[in-house]
Amino acid sequence: MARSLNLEEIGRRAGVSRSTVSRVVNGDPNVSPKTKKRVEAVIAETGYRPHAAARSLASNSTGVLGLVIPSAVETLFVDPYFGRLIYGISGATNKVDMTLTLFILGEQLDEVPIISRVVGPGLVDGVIVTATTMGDPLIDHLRGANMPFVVIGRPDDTRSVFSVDVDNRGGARSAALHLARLGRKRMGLISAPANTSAGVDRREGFIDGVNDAGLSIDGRVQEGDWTEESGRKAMETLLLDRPDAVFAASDRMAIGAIHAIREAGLKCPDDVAVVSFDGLIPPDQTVPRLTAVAQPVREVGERAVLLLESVIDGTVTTPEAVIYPTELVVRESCGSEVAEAVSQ
Amino acid sequence: MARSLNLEEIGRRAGVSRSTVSRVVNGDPNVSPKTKKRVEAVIAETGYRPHAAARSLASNSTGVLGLVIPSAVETLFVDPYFGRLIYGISGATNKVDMTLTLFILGEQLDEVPIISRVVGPGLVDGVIVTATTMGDPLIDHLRGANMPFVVIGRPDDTRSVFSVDVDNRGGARSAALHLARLGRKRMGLISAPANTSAGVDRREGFIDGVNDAGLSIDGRVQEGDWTEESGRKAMETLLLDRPDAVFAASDRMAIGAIHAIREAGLKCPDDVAVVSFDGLIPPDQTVPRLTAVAQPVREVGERAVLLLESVIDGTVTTPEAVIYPTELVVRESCGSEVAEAVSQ
DNA sequence: TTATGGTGTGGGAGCGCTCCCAGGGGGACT
DNA sequence: AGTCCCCCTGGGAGCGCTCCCACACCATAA
Repeated sequence: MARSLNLEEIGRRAGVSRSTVSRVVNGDPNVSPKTKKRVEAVIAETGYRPHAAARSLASNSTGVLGLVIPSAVETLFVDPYFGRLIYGISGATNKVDMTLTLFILGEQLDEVPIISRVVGPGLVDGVIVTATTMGDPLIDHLRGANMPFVVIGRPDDTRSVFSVDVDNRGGARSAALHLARLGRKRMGLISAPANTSAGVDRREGFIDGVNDAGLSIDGRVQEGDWTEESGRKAMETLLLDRPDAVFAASDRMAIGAIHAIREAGLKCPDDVAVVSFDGLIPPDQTVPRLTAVAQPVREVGERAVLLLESVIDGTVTTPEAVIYPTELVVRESCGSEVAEAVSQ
Repeated sequence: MARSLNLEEIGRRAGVSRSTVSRVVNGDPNVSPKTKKRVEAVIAETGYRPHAAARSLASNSTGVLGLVIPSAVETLFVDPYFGRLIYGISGATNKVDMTLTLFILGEQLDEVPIISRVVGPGLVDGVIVTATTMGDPLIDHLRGANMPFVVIGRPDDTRSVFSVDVDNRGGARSAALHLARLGRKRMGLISAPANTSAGVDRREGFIDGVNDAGLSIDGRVQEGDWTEESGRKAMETLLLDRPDAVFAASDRMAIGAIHAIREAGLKCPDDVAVVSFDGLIPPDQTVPRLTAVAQPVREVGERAVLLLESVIDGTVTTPEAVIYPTELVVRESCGSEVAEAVSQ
């Protein structure tokens, strides 16, 4: 117990050198089966485990990926999105035999020292950044520190940054076209914060769709902050304009909107049809069941990890923007008579 | 750019030694103000950041805490509990100037290599373990590897393990007494998995309360798996027994129960009163507003971090079990005529 | 003057690993 | 028997930091 358990010590006990033990630990094929067996026996009986920091220092790579979520107020965590995303990323990270470190940047004041840890050498090999607002200085810090990173979402400059996103614009547009096809004429929009790319893209996509259908949004737009309560408030305001359909940029805001519709003595979907974005709420959890533009959160997370890995090991050098398609999952809240089966 | 930016190099540029730069970086007071200013200038202009792995290796401490969530199936993440917990722990970790690493153990098969990383030296200084099932081998692994750890929940052996928990038993008991006080006679229970300490404690506490009120549970117990859907199923079965009140061991299961009650053509709270455990759902999100035994998730997370820190630096050596009180927050779902204001 | 002690600074040693080069010892071929 | 080569093994060097000891320097007191 006095002697610390390291490669040298394992080697001593197995009658081989430090180097040979290292080769066994790292699966180097150039070790005779007999030696390998002997070393493995010693490792098993001593419970030896390589020292991660020493390994990082010598190999100049840590085996750790960072996930940075800036400016996440607690309310953000009420949204199922982040739980799913973290779960997906964590699973993918484990799969490639790496470790995930979480950086949740709370208030502005805390940010500087945390960022300093993130971008400093020897802690993580690269980071995934999500939920950034537009013009976020974090991106510049990462670039300045030469830290490999992948953005989940649409970065300000797609050509210089690796990113994975979903087709927010197309998905929102399809929601508008679907509602138009169902005969709705006075559509309203509950948008997400305009300083996020998802907020902008979903707003623009929806309005595009409305216009493409030969209709007009006529100012029926209210901005929410992703929360259910904001969705309710937004809907209350929109109701003054007597819309016959509304698209909410997130599930939670859609749920709030449905509450507001009901409280106003109206019915969803009969009086006001509702379509949401995300598709993360289990269908039976709302009445009526929610029609949603579903996004593949898990796939996005996994792809981000894989992409980041390629960036780190230099396999991929030219910035690329991966865009995942969304899928309109039709249920009852949009007023469609035919609710399709939900896949996945 | 060719020369790597390390202490030696900063020292060279500032005309001092490696040691002096190290002292400046670490805030050692034994540096003359003049020297300190000069070194800081060089650090600022070069953007130097200490190498985390080298520091860990030399100092034998990493500044990283691990959060281990074993056997977490994706459904677990639908529960707001984990998001809140992670948020609380992350905030506390940042506050003590440490970094948080997340280990989410997916399927059984993956566990071994991940645990190996967790308990190996040089990656984390200590870990917080949560959501363990009873008899979880993870605890033994940690003990065997001499890795400092704190359990969130009630460990199998309280006397040998540091832990932070909430008063599940007392909270559940107070729910029963409250319902009895309101005149309910035929109470039912939707319990949580019996292989978790929270599941057991909430069940036993509730049944104790029922008995203490001079009533009997008469077998009206159904086990759920934390999910809303399982709460609904459990309630459907319980309704065959015509209960006039039910206690659900989590918010989500309570929501499922309310759905089942409504679908059976009954009213909550008039026909069946509902009380839940957790208190994490925003009040206005359910109809009727949910009466809940609220637990201080954030405080628990923060305390766990602080306790773990003391264990790591040796300030605390005798295992202790910190128990946080719960608070019964009365709203409409229990059928109380007086709904108290919600605090916090 | 010399002794004493605090202050500021430099550099050796070492943390446990990886990387790389050197070299011994066979087997297969000429 | 000799040559070549490949397989396996050992050990030096070094990653960037912390820890500790040594020591120069100056102020103060005997």
